[in-house]
Amino acid sequence: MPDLKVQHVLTLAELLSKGARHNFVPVTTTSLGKSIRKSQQAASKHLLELERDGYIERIRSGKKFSVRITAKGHTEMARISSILKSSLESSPSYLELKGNIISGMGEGAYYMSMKGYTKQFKEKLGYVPFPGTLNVKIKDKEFSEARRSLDTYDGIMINGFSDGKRTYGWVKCYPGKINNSVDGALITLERTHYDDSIIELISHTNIKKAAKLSNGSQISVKVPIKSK
Amino acid sequence: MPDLKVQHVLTLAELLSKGARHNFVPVTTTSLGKSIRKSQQAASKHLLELERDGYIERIRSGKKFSVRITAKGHTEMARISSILKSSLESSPSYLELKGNIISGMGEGAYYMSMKGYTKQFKEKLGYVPFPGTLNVKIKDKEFSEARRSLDTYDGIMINGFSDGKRTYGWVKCYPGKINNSVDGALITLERTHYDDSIIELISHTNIKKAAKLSNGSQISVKVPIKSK
DNA sequence: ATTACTATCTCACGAGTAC
DNA sequence: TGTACTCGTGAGATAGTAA
Repeated sequence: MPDLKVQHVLTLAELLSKGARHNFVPVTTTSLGKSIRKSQQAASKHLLELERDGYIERIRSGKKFSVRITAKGHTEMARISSILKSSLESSPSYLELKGNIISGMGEGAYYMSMKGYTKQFKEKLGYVPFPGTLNVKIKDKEFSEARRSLDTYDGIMINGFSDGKRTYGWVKCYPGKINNSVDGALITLERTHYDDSIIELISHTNIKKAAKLSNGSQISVKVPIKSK
Repeated sequence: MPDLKVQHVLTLAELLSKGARHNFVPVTTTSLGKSIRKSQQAASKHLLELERDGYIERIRSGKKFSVRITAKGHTEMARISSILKSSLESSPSYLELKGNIISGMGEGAYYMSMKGYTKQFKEKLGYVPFPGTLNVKIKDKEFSEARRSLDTYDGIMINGFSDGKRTYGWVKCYPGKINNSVDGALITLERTHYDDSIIELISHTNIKKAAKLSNGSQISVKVPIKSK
């Protein structure tokens, strides 16, 4: 039994939307050709083959044909439609980044504990992060590319501030799951001393201890994406 | 801007279901080829062209590639999926038959008024039909074909009975709308003196009067179908 | 093991046309 | 008007193979 050819799918869809599921509908090869943006000849051949393979039935009245879609044709269309639909729906709505823990600069603890930040963290994230950030080195290109595309997604914005002496840049937080277990957030900084190959993670707990990690350990973060 | 080629749709669907919407996923042309039931070379070409036309992005790491679907690719897939979906959903769920009124045999009135029938009509249809049936001559092949396919659908069964002298056959009713206005039913008889080119209609009212029809008038019946 | 080139083949499409 | 031949062209697919 020959499979429904891909190029016939749109033709069948066109017939379907003309109501050819239960009733015979009059269709000329010329009009059908126009609908599927192909020639009259192509439409004719499509109908011929669809009929041969049992996806449609035709009845001639004079020179014209009326076409009806068979149960087989309908089933096949439903199958393909559901394949597409499920492939669209099954796409996970998170961005995953993987890398290895590196020791941080030690500065993280100092900055993250500043009142100008902690107040906002509490307000917008719901918790004050454990002092210090976990620094992760991204090795694979695909993940640093993913890191870059994060910028196009909305995160939680922690505004910069000034303490009179100097100003501190904003911090953008992308809440996510670390190693599939610990809740935390990936943060990007307005003023970072790192390049794109290093990401920083925060959490309300000590991630290293909570997930039993040490320097060099592989780590994964999954950041949920609002699928648009 | 080149359109997404039909033969690339399933390839894109495959990538999508591998989770390539947001993340780069490692894909070899061999495995992809198997998934889409094409050769390794075909898969390679698909990726090449999908990349060229901006539907996917690829990142090389060593000999392997990781693939991600672009927003454009996702949009395009959603478009096609919705075309298919809507064509499947928009199919009307009725069977339409058209023909012209012919004068009946006059017998209809007699049979339809028999208690063995009327009792069941009242019970199963909710009303006792106006005495006599309206006979409609089907001219076009497509409608007599439709009439034939009615047999495969479930109708309301009015059982046959015996009055001691003789037996009367069953009547199968397919409730429907006559000329888009009058509720009635198309009936098929176990013992009919007509061939498939004549259908009989009943209603709780006098259809001819209600729809202002006379012999020869064109008439249409729409019988709702349980879409399976 | 990979990807993707070059050949070759098949088949989808459209032009022309018969009926 | 209609459908559907034949035929030429060129995509799309595969085999073989290079890298």
